[in-house]
Amino acid sequence: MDGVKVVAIARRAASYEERTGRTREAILAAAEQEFVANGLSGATMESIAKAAGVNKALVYRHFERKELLFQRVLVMAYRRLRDMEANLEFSDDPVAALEELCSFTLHYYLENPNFLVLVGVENLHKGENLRSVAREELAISKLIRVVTGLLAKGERAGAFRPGLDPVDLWLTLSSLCWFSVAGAYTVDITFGRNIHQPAEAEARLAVIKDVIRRYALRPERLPPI
Amino acid sequence: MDGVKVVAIARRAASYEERTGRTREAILAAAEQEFVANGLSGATMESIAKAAGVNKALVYRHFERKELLFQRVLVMAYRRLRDMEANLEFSDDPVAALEELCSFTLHYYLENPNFLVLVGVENLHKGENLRSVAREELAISKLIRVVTGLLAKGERAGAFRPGLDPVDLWLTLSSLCWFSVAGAYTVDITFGRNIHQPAEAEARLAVIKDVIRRYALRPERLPPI
Amino acid sequence: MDGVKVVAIARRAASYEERTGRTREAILAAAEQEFVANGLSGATMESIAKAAGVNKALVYRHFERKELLFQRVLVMAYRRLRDMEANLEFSDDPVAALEELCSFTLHYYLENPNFLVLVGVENLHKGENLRSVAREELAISKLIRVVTGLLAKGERAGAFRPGLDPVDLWLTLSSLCWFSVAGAYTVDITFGRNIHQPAEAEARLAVIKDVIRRYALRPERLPPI
Amino acid sequence: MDGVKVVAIARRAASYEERTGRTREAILAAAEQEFVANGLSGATMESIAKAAGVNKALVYRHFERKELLFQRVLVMAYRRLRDMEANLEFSDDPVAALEELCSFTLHYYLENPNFLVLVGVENLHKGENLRSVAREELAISKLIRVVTGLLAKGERAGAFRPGLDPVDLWLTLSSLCWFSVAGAYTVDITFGRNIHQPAEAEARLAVIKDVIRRYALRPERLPPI
DNA sequence: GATGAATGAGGATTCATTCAT
DNA sequence: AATGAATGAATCCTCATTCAT
Repeated sequence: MDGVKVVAIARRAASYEERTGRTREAILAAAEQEFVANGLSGATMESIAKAAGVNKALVYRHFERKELLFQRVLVMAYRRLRDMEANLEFSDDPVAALEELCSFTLHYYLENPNFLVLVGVENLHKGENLRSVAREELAISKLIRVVTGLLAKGERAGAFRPGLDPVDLWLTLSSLCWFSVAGAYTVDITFGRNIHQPAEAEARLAVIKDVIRRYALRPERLPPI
Repeated sequence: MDGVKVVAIARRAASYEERTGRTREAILAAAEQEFVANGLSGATMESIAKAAGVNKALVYRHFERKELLFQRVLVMAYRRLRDMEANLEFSDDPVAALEELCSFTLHYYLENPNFLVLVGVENLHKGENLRSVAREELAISKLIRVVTGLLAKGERAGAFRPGLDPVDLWLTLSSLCWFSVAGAYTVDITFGRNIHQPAEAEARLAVIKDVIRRYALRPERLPPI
Repeated sequence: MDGVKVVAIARRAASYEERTGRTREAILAAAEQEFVANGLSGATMESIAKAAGVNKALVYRHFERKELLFQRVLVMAYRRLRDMEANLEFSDDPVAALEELCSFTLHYYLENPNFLVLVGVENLHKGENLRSVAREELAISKLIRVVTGLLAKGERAGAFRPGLDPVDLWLTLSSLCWFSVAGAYTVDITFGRNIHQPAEAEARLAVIKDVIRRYALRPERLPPI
Repeated sequence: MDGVKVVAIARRAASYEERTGRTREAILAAAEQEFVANGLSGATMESIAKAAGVNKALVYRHFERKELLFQRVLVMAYRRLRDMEANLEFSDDPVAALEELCSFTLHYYLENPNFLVLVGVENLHKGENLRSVAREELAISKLIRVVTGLLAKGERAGAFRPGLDPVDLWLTLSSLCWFSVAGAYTVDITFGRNIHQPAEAEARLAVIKDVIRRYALRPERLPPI
């Protein structure tokens, strides 16, 4: 709706390839902002073009249709997160590491609502736009590898219950962080808890860590009561 | 997409008041379907009117603006769920009761995606439409009372950890069920888990129950390992 | 291209039906002019609306799509001609009557190029728009009846060759008039004959009459040489 | 509609001049197909370029504007036909020869609808594009010479009426063939006669020959009745 | 000569909303 | 209360044409 001129900087470049690449980036960046701010149908190609500092027709030349542009934006958002996850540096202690993953995830969602919004929009559209994307593009395997490693290490250390499924654990952890942020507005209105206030965020994170720890740890490792 | 004629039945009725009431209901019912199927901007006043079997202008007469119509639909959806929750009949055993609440919630979400979609849409719109609704209309207190009761009973019975916060517990439980359903499409695409298949739903429910139980129960009540 | 405000007069009428009818007429009249002046793709819904003195969206309300609007215009043009043909008053002498039909047809085409242009456009579009029109709407039978009557009368009078097929004759006559007008521009450029000059038109009409007479009459009725 | 890659063959050739010439031909050939298939406004420079296997900008380099390209295509089509006509080999018998001209013309139109379509389009545009073309480019004189020769021969042989005007005769003959093909679609729809079916084409040709013969021959040479 | 990138203007269609009856 | 007609502002997308390399 307001159309900040995002990346228009740095065009007028050298080779064709370079120029094309920069234009593409500018459009993608602008599109992400517009989609996040206004949703798939709310964002207009006009505003995206303007925000990217290019012509409307050029957006079409590069992305053919609005949905395909959305798809590219979505894929970008996925990759960005998956790449960060793959490069996280965890503590040696597996319990601490698990809590660090909780913390990272909640904070990432809080600071990058784009990801949540884009994925939320996509779910409202029943996954139509994501379905045609090659699985590898989403780099999901990187994430699985990280979680699997974490669980194995904790299990070997005798801290975690054996046989935990990494996908189950991830979905659990992710659900807790996800809803805290994606449902923030209705939760605030109905329960009076506003996670966008730092104190509230930390309180919620503490609960999430607690839930996850109690789920992953052998009971005898938990403090009584 | 094509506008099933929802409730058009049963207009042309008795007293003025009654007639008006029925028209209102018909519009609300039609609007809910359209909003859920196509989102806030996707649903059109035209299609809503057609589905309700009435004239477009009449929809305006009853609800003034599209957003207000959406708001009423949303409030309706909230109340419907809260009313059901308030009337749930739980087992005497508090642990079983807690699991029943998990089961009810997941299944309700699965069978009434309308609620999730509407609330999801509302969150994407940052709660703009819900904010002006009186808190009582959402009947949130009924839900809190139920959860509080459950926790108190479990604590008295020595099963639950003392001092559990009902809102924390509810947000945890709700997050797990919510994301399982609201994120169904992207989860299916990325992790290959499709919760719309019954077996998958039951498997996920088992994990959710487990997470909640381990969070609520005193550790010493948990089976070792 | 120039957008004369065609019929915008005389709206603001009494009953719904009357108002609707007038709007419809105004749009159809404007559309005909625009389609004739600019072709199917050349005419824009915007210019049509403006010429009709109404809003663009209203054109859609009444005719749904540009092609359907074109179809209605085309059908109107057909009916108008067929109705005139059905009401022609011919001389008693069948030979004179036949020549009168030639004369009427050529002059009608000359004075109503709209018909030619519309049908020409439709043929360039391979008849797509006309195909779905009910045969009766085109009132072709009226024309056939007229030609059949003419031939029968001439045959009974011993003037025309027996067994002439009315459709064959009509297609012949129509071809001659048609091409004279529809091909006017290229014929003028290539052969230097401009049928839009009255003298040229009469000269061409004389040839057409001659061709038709020689085709229809028994040879022995023709003047030697 | 989708742009078959027409002549892209045989570029990357010998001398500059030769290469240029071939590119030109490729573009012209592609343009003809596109114009015929989609009309002047329906054909796009993009699709033409793609069909020719070249870059859009190159089309502009060679033809400056869409209309000029259309003009060149049109001229090409004229010349092609005129050249064929100039080289026809007729029977010695002038009556047979005249019928052969009818047959050739109808079949040429049937098999080369391009010519009809292009000229039809041009007439809808009131000859704007053709007007600036030098008369000789259209080689019309060749055709006149052929028809004049035919008539002179028939007249000398005592078969044809004296004083027939070659242009009149040609316009008559051409009208009959023209309309049969150019009006094919609407004629099919309104009269149920589809000239694209071979039997129908032959029947129509017989009528055309009959019309022309009766117009050209001395009456006493016609069979009674 | 040949290419890919970029533009500005326009065009069909849709939609929330208001008006007249 | 209820209806059908009418509107103005968008919105997606296309296209002829020009520019830079």
